[in-house]
Amino acid sequence: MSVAKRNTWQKDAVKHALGESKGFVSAQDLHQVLRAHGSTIGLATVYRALSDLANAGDADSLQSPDGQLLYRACGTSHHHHLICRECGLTVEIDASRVEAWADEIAKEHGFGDTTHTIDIFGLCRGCKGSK
Amino acid sequence: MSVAKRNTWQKDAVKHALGESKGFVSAQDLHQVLRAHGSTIGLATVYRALSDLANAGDADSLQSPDGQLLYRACGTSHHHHLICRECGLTVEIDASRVEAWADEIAKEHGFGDTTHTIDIFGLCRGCKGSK
DNA sequence: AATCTTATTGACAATCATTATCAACAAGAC
DNA sequence: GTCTTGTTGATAATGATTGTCAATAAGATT
Repeated sequence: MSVAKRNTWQKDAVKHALGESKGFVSAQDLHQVLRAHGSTIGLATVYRALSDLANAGDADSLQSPDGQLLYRACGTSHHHHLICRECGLTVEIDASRVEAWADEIAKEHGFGDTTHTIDIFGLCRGCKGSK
Repeated sequence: MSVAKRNTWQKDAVKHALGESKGFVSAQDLHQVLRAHGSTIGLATVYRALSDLANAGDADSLQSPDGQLLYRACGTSHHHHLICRECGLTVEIDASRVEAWADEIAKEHGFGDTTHTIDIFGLCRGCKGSK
């Protein structure tokens, strides 16, 4: 096999910045953060790097309720999230029970090649008070 | 209380067309269907009508994996969906077990005012074969 | 270290869904 | 019928994401 991937400071920068972020962030946000720190990275590159990370399983992606793609660094294990809609605080939740349930339901109806979207949005303790 | 809403043939058309549709449809799709049937309804109006229906609880909305907003006529009961990513076929699924689980998890972490996104995408029996 | 190949970058244009604007229109009250 | 004002629809505006492509640079090869 050939040399398919090259290491660039841009990819590292995105990966690192994603790791620094608390909750889920959009590509746009991440780009602005990087620029604010003096980086000259391009927006398209951030999108590409995030997409690659997500494909490689080093990042998790989901759609925010208003349609933006959000990313977050994560380990390899599949899991789901409890997300504060106000401050972006994210709690990883174990969803093995729901996983099993989803697969079961899908099989039951003859569906294959399934993916699921299971996320809970709410207001965390802190943000509940400040309303 | 004052007269806040007016009945127009446009709203009826959207509601009716949504009812006719099998699975989830985008506003764009619905607009094209309506135009194809000879209606002169405007795209913006379809968006507004769908948004209103969703607010009123007469329609259910969700984000497709590629970021589009999809709508579907539905009763008032809260439920979730198993959706064919190829043909849009939709199966309503009873998710009471998952509902309970979601609430429990949220409470456990001090989250309030929660909403959740629980949807399963896959290939239905028919579309699995035609690949 | 010099060179070569080609994956990658970044500025910018192109898409695409959705929302905002606003003058013209029409539903329903009087 | 008239009047008020919610509603419509053509169009522009927005905003996120993706495509384009010449210039750049990573890493293999010499």
